[in-house]
Amino acid sequence: MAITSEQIAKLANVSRGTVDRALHNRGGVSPEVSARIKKIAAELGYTPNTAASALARTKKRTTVGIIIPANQNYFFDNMKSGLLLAQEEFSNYGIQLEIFQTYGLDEYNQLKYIEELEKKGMNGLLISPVNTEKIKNKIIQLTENKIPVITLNSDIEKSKRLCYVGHDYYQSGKTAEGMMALINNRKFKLAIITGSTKSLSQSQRVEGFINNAKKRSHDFDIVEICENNDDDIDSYLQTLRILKEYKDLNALYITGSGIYGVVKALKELKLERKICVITFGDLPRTLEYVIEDTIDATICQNVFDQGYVSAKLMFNYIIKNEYPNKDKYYTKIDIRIKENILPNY
Amino acid sequence: MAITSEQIAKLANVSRGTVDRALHNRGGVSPEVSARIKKIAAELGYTPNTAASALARTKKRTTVGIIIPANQNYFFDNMKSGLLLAQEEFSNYGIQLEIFQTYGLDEYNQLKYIEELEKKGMNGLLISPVNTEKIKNKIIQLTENKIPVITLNSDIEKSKRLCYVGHDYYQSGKTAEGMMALINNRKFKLAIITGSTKSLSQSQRVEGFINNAKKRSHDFDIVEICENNDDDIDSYLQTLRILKEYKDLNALYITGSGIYGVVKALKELKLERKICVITFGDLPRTLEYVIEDTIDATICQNVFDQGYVSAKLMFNYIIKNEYPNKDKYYTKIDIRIKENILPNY
DNA sequence: TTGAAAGCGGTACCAG
DNA sequence: CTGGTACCGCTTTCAA
Repeated sequence: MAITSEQIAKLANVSRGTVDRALHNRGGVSPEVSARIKKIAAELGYTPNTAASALARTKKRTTVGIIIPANQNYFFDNMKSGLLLAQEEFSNYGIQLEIFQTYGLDEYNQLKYIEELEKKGMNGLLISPVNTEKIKNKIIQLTENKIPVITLNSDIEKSKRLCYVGHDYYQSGKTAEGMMALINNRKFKLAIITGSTKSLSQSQRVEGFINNAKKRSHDFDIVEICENNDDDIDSYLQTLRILKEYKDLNALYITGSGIYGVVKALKELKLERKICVITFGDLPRTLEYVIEDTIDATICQNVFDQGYVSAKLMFNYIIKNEYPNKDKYYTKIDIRIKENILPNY
Repeated sequence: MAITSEQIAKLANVSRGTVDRALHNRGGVSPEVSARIKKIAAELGYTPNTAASALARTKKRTTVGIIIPANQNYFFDNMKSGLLLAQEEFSNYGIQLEIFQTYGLDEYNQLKYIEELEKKGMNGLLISPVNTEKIKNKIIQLTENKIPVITLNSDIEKSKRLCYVGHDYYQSGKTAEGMMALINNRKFKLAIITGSTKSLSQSQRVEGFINNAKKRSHDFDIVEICENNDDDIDSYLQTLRILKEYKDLNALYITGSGIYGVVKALKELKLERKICVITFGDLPRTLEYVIEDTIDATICQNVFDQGYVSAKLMFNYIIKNEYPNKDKYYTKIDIRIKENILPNY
């Protein structure tokens, strides 16, 4: 039988109420009594019964704010599903999610929503932050006000957030290079098409790719790194130009959006089977291109897990005061080729 | 506020006890009253508070039996970790796991352990069954005695088990072929090394591989399908023989164990960089060979998830009477190459 | 600063 | 077959 607060109370010659107040630092307990209680609890290895505490606090509701982008609907819908699944598993704890979505990375609205949530008295925040000074300071301030923050999918260093849950962009860039090397027998002439060199995540994917190729001494030649602004038309035109200019190109590496544009250009020049194409993400259209053999492999970041894991970490922190045991939680890097694209598990 | 059994009791003019008995089919309720209660509950969309029921049943302990192989320690340790994590998440429900491990697929001991568990009064069974008539009948019998059975990692068709949680061996064979085709530009001459053609899972991997190559019209030539009995020495000798016999071989496909033997033979002939090798599993040694470039890719089956998912399904069934909503739960098929082998998340 | 006690929602036993 | 009731372990309010 597990230890109960009742048992601790008896051993410490106090009431259950006092035990509860002491162990949760709710205040109003004399330091000596508190210390005595904590000591006994530690010795016995006391872990509170979560079912009982959930039940006792049913009237209370705790709100967790969520601020994520809304573009690339499918992507963030997936993340939301993960968040909602975690919420469901914790349904008896009366946790309410307040989800706000901004179009693109929008500092102004992120700040606005954070303040709105603060007024509502949120108990924790999950955010995919824009990496700016203002947001960073806001997160620091929340943390100092005892409101835990977890960054999700994008991070801000030194913002004092509880932890980060997301992708390792650098490593996924390396993985893309590893795949390309396997496919092209360690020798390729390629163009890199990135959304914007200013996007940290995308530039990490480029950097990881290049460093891996160098480190492994692959025989590679990057003819160009071009920006498509994550736009399909831009992407289409640039790809067309590149493909015409470099006749012996044998690979394309796409780090962001604009995949449709790339594919359209490839098909127009009837090169879709000749050029090795590696992309990121598992948007339905991307997967279609993998299935029809236009894209050779796409590297995925388990966005669903990101939502699920981050929400669980937040809930456990708020409810059980359980600290995350890592600073960064990286979700797995999945390689999807034609054969292992499956209906979701 | 969520619906409570109290509210239903009032609406149905009965006591909470009767509501509980009716909704859980515990018997001792007249059909009319039971129907009335169920109707009201359904209309209100009643879902019992799991925290409360966990709390109420703290005294009761429910035992779930687990019977899995013990060979390839690392593999099943991983599965056990998943099982234990699920147990921890349900720790307040007083669930006890009774784990038995058999060496190899051992019908005699599986039966013995099942019977032992029955005597102890287990409430559910998770098993990686040997596919024999006796075990099949035993599972049917358990199910008929209201003891739910979930098959884990290996399945028996028509055994009336609640569901199967595991790997899609056929599809993972296809995935292996897909990778090999990418690496060898859709043209390869290979030998297949399998543990035993009698092992269902391994023969499915072979079948999936071959069918995929045919379907996609790859230019392939299988010089031999040989059995190594999952034994390293056997594996070593056979690989050596094959490599000497077929000088223009460019690929090896290993569906089971004996990977060390294959690698030893390859290294001895200094062919480790020249021949494309695809294996299964993420045993530490296998991953080492991937990292050192001897194995090009290894296909993994997320054994941890198998343990976690199956245990959760079992617990939810026993506690909340929640039926699995699929007959087969396939875990993801992961492709691991040098770059996306990461310390576990 | 502390104790006592009333719940939270469901379960199970006993009495009728 | 049904109602009443005493828990399960923790939280919170009220009173001292």
